[in-house]
Amino acid sequence: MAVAATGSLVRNSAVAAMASTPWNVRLRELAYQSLFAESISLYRSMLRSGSSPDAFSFPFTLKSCAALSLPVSGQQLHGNVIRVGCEAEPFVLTSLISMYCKCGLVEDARKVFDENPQSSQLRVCYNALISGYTANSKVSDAASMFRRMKEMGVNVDSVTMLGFVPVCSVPDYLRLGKSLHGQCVREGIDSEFSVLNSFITMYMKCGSVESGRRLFDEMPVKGLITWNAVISGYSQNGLAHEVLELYEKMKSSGVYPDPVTLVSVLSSCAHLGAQRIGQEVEKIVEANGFVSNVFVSNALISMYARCGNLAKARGVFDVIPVKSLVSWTAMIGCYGMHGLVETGLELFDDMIRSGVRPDGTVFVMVLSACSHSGMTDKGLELFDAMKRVYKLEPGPEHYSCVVDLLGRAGRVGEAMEFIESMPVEADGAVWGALLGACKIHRNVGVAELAFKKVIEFEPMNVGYYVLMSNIYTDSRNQEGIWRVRVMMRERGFRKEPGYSYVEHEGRVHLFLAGDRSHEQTEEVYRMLDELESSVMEITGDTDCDRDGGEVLSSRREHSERLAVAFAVLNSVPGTEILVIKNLRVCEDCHVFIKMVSKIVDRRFVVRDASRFHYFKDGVCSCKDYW
DNA sequence: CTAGGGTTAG
Repeated sequence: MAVAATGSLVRNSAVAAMASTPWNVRLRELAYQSLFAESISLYRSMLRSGSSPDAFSFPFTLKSCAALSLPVSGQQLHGNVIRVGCEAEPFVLTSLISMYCKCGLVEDARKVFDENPQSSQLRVCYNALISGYTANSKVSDAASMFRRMKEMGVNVDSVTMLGFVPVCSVPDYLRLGKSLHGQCVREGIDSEFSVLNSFITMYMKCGSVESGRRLFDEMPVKGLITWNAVISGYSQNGLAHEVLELYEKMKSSGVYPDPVTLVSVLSSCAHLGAQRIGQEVEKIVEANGFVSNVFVSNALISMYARCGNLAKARGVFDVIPVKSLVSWTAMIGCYGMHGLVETGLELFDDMIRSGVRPDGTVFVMVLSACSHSGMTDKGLELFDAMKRVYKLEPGPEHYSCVVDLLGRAGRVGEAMEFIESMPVEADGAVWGALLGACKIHRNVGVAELAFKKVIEFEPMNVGYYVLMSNIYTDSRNQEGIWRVRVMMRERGFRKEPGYSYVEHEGRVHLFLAGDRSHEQTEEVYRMLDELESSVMEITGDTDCDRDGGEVLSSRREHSERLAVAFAVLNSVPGTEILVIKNLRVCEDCHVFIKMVSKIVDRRFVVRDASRFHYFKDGVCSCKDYW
């Protein structure tokens, strides 16, 4: 074949001529504009009109099949490629390999590579196959191709790196990633912007935030994508404050944010409860026409939901023209988070009716909403439907939801039977859910078993030690408390203070236990004094001094209490008082908040790690352990 | 062949 002999499309005048035929010009245009479905139907009309495709028609059409993940159309095209006899053309070869990879058929891609002897000489073919292995998380295959291309004397370039580096984005392969980084520095391909950006992402995804940051700091010129890599890396690692800080730095260094930046910033606002900052981001979104970006909309939903503004979250959701599965998930989760399970379940039905196939994540939202609202049987029914109707394989996160579902309902025995009957081995979350149930239902015996198991899986998770210690406290088991304390000391836990946040006038105010650094410290402590003496007055004549032992201790330095005092101090009359607290579970502060809500004549809202608790007159609207 | 993105219980 004349085309194959030259080995390059551009240098071959015959192929160059192909590029300018009307069909091919149009095919290329459509592919560039991401109009993939249109490009495939154009290819079909071309065949119908009697024109035959050539080495220039295939790559663009194959690219469309890859983008839409249409393996059947791709295979048909492969057949046509063979009929026309241009399978040796590099451009066609790489498009075929890439198409099969993007459809998840890596073995077929490999066959194309192996059946064409010239591929082992062509860098682009190695690049296509390596990035395909990476995308399908076939680490060892990607690595062996990488080795093979070096053995064959084919030079590695930056595109090879871009295809290979992301395979190391899991902690297990960080070592490999580091050696690649070293290799790039030695071979001088590290000067390439894109390669460095991909290394930043790799470090961040492995949780090696410091390494990613160091690389970022060392880069003399930082582009938009460089900033985004480090900002989204911080966001994915839960460093929300740092995200906001970097976002400010980015703007002041003259780089303007794009939708990718704003998505991470919004997500961080959601975690911090920073509604005002989130609203400013929304203004930027509107001013720049990013509203049509579904990633941005989904992040906005989650931001408003987690800031307590359900109406706005729903407003954003309603105007998304084509809702993605993630949009539905975020909105359903939002109702669950606010205790409106029925609305959430209705929305779930709407989603099914609109033809969106549920995934494991939506089921996590729905199941956890059911368990928090005491809809045990509904939850179990949904778990069953998940397997039987939707053919989804439950993961450990679903099993732990079911244990939570049964456990919260007081069906601790059934929960244990369920764990024994699980087809997969229980993990930390499963035992943790059982431990949580024991806390609610004061089951010390099962708690000790669950605790023993849970710390095998997660020995460094302080939360479980605190939980076990609280269970012993409830049963007045002084020896148990002491035992847990010794374990904590042996494992070297420092008494890390939990912190609470309150957003006020566009600023997030962070409080640590015993904190005196806040500019309103004096007023906050004065308010705390006032609240506490009012609380003490009512504790005498209420039912809170019963078996639950709901008596306030004098550990008044806790972050929740400081945050509550600050929120009451600065709250605007007529509005809800919102306090966001962090993970740390403190019984004493629960009691305090309950009591304060009796004094304050407004709705008092507390957001813990994942949901909202609405208090009025000392009663919480949800059926949770509050 | 090609660097950065949304949802997720305890």
